Amino acid sequence: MSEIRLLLVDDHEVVRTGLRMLLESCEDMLIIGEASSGGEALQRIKQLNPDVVVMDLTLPDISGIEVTRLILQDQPEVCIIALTIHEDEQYFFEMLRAGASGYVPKRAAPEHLINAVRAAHKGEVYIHPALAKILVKDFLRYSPDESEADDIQELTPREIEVLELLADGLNNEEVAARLYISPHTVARHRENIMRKLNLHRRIDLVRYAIRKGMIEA
Amino acid sequence: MSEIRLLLVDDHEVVRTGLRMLLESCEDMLIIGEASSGGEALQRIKQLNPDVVVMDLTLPDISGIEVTRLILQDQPEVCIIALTIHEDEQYFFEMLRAGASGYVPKRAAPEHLINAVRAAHKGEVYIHPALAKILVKDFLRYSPDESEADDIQELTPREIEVLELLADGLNNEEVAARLYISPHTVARHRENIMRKLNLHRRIDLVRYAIRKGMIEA
DNA sequence: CCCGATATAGGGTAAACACCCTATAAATTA
DNA sequence: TAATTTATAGGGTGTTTACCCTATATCGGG
Repeated sequence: MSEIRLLLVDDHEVVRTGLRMLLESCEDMLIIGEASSGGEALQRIKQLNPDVVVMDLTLPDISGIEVTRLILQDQPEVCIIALTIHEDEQYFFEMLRAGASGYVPKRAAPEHLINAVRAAHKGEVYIHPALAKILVKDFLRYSPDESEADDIQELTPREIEVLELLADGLNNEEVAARLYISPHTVARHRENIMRKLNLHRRIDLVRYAIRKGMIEA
Repeated sequence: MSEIRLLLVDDHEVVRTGLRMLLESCEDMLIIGEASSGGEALQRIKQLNPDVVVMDLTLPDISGIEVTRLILQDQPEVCIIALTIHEDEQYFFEMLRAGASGYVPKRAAPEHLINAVRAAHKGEVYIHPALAKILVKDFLRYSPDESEADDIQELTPREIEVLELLADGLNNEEVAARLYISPHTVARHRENIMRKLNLHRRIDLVRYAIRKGMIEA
């Protein structure tokens, strides 16, 4: 198996040299280039098409996050790992949205970065435990407690069907047309649904459906 | 600094023995007990109050997920790490919801488990890269693309305030009462908001606000 | 076999809503 | 200073909603 072809991006030479020494000590890795700015990184990645990029987020010209976004638009197969001093939610989430394959704080033990590179190359994602904690917290915030999922079972199949359409933004008449029934009947179903779920406004139906994952926001 | 006090839960003795050998080779760890079933685990954890529990999910009586839920209700300070053959989304997410501090597949290299134990003890969360990938994917699914966030800037502060209240389920009159203005004025603001955002129904406001994270579903 | 519960369907009405109009004072911007 | 934007306030009209009423078909239990 051939080596993992790496590119290092950091505006401090001493950091790049340190990284080079660390990663070149791994037999399965080969550093094929370095960049000291965002612009240079864009250029080098296009030229060299590395397997994995180790990317500092704080760069003099373009931020590492922006570089990540731009690169992945053109070369989605490149894996980009953030290596940064930032451990706050904002940078972390933005980098994930940009498409990062890993996130490692600079203070972390060197093995973390090595793990991250290997994971990224396998198509996995390495998130340092300090950040994973934040991600899980976010997951739990948006993940509904299943214990709430009792009341929905009281709905009949027809009612669920009506609920989905209503929550999707259709009005009574539109739902009626879709189901080949009278608008009055739709209204009737809606009433039963709202009574069963103890809701009183149409918009409550929307929020309920989103919470239950029936529709997307 | 004292050792990390560990409890091992797995229904196969050979696995427990292997784990014991692995983890006892770490100077910072001390195995204070074992359990071979969910019921036994509940008992032992109450008795011994370990720092970290390494928990198999497939147990003969109560599932490791259920044990985790029960334990964390009474002893939220205990860190529980899932060590399992399951790498699918369902088990993983359910274990996170139960409150796990880490998730490691059994096929992973031993260092992963050691890292997970140390991370959990530091109050962090270790997610194996294969699972972290799933978690990030889920994050991206529910995380709005910021590129859509242009139109909201066209709203005046007052309009944003009105939007939040409307989206929260209040009707015109209730918003008016809250802001000490006339219901007509609220209606007027709403009209301007809907025109600016190119929305036409009240429920569209709700979904817009949820997408933007202004309110929760 | 009938009874009651449930799913489905249709109708009426008062209130709320969406969309149209104008207007004035204050703050911002040019 | 003049022009624009913002927040406030009002009126009018047709549509949609939320809640009230009943009716029929089906299905399980007494």
